[in-house]
Amino acid sequence: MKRVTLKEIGKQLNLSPGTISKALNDSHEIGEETKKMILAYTQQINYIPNFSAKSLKTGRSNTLAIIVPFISSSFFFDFYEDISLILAETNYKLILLQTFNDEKKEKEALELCVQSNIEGIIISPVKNDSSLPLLKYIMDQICPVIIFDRISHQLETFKIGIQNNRIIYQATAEMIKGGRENIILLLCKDIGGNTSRIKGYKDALFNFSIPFKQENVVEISYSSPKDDIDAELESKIGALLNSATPPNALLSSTDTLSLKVLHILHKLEIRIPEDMNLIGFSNTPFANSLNPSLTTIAQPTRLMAEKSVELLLHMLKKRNKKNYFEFETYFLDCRIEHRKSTSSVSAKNETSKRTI
Amino acid sequence: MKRVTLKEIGKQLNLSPGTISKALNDSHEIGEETKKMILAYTQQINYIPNFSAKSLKTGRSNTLAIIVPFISSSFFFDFYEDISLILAETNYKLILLQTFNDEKKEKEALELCVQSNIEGIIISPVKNDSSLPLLKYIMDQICPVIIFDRISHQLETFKIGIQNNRIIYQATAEMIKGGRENIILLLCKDIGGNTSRIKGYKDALFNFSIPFKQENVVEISYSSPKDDIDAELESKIGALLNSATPPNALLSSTDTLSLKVLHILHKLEIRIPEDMNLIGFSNTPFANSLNPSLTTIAQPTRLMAEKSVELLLHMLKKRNKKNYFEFETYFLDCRIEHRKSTSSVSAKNETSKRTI
DNA sequence: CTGAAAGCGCTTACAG
DNA sequence: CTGAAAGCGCTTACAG
Repeated sequence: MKRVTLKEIGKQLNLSPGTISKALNDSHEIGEETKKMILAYTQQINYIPNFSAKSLKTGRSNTLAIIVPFISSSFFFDFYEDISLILAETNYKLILLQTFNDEKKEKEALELCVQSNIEGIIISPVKNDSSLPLLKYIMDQICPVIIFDRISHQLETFKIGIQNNRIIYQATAEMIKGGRENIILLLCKDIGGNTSRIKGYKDALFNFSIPFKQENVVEISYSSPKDDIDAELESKIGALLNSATPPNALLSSTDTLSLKVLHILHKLEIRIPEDMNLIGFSNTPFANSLNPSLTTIAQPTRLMAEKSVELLLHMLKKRNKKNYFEFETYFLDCRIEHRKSTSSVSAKNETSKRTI
Repeated sequence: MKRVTLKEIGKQLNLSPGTISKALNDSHEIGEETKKMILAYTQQINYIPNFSAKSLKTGRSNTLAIIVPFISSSFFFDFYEDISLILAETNYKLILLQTFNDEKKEKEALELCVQSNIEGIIISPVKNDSSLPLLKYIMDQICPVIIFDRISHQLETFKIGIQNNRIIYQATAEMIKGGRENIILLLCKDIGGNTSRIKGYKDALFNFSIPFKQENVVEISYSSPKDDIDAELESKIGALLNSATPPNALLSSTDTLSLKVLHILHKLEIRIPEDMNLIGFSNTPFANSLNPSLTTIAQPTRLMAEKSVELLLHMLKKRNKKNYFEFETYFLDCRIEHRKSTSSVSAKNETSKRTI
């Protein structure tokens, strides 16, 4: 017994395959009676169409792709979930692809999209210029592309992200106002947004007349949250803590680093928030359950997802007049959610610090 | 400019499309010289084949599917990641589908697999008998199916899971030995493994001559970790805590519930582990960073993933002699990872308890 | 309102 | 070693 095809259904019902096809696609060419009859039969035998044939014929797949560095990062995960939920309301299916911050994997992922007749792509690219020719080709020939989060990528299209410098400025300034002037900025190496983040950090220091110390910017290189960077992180943080002027605050730019640093500070018996104030980046869903609960910079993930889908669907609707778009970059606002890792217990320290 | 096809490449190189196809598939029929020349040309123009055409012709897709209730649960997430990593070493691609514990969505997911010429399915089904006829049809006509985690499903195939009753017995017994006899068992409602879990719980109580109290088995109904069950959970746990004999231990059967209950116990100002010992189920990766660090029942996720892929590939190799398999169910061992939520601070309580 | 026929872009048995 | 041709299962312009 083989899978049933339109041809066989036609034979059973004494109709042509074309008629069955039209009926199943609810074509106005087919009579209501015939439609009902055909539908009843196909449901009874649980007819399941062959996507490859349909896709080959129509050149469409009804599928969008989301490409992220790694899904195990909570920001990308939340974003993916939001996109899934939004698309569940539409006819589009969604496939998830990971690049692991590897340009080669990114290229493979994009080629897979082309091979599979994907109709739209939402991507957070590996680097500012990664896969640029391929992305241009895809935009030109295949389907629209939206860039999110790592919006310093050079492709000309709609982009959705946040103003890293602004929110990092705000977080840094808050810590300074709380009496914490010796602040570690913890970054994942080689990420597009870092320049902007460092700028926000430096600007805040400058505005409060605090000298910038290069060694306080700690960059850790990893391509997946599962990478074993614990030892490197511990030694770098440890060295700073053992210096003549140990830092008393830390601003972590990714969830992965926040969790690891939390664990390491516990190990080193650094008290939080007393010895060290801590702010994490993006919204760890369990920030409340951490030890101590973690103050975070919450990204507007849901809004970003909504805007991404909206723009992608917008481009899909006008897919025939590609060159008429005025591409824009959207910056969405973050906000700081205060929890115990930056508790105002530090008020005491504030005065003491100021006298030093 | 359209996407380039084998036909056009053939025209460019004065060869037939068939020859190009054979060369790209490294057929022995084609001369080495010709192969090299063709490969050089297709790489230069970055030829990307059309999967739909290939899949339609061959009936294959080189793609496996993993179907889980929801990916936002850390056990399913870890399992998915492990499967991804293992398959990255093979030629198979992987698609992820979620059912949200909804039989209708499960049916849709399975139908999508059939439509897409998926070559193998690894599924944790919604219920013991969900999609049974469709799954049987798929096993019979389409591709092999492996069941994991929720292995009480009725489909006859290879299954990989854990012995819920045994590990719950062990965790319950440990708590009792630590002087905690009034133990809440927290379950996600309508999950196949619950019967087995409750059995392990009851057996442990029985062996230590502790009467079973039905009200201590708390079942919460949710279909996604994002469902808002906080109020229900808080009221149920709160009621037990306000009773004449408040529980002093809690065994949570899912990560989702562990995190929520941790948050709720903080709110209710219950001290952990002093007032309440806590054991979570499956391996929350950040168990160490929680407040307090959480003792967990760690599932052998990686092993389960490896065994699942191994069995699936085994069935794929012998796909022509379907009926010769001797299906087995594999039970992998869990272990308890002790952290502070069950700290031996309770030793004091132990004696006091025993005198009551 | 229904059908016959062409064709989407591949692969592959077959012929030479 | 290379090519001609059929065909996978759909959809759709066209004819009637």
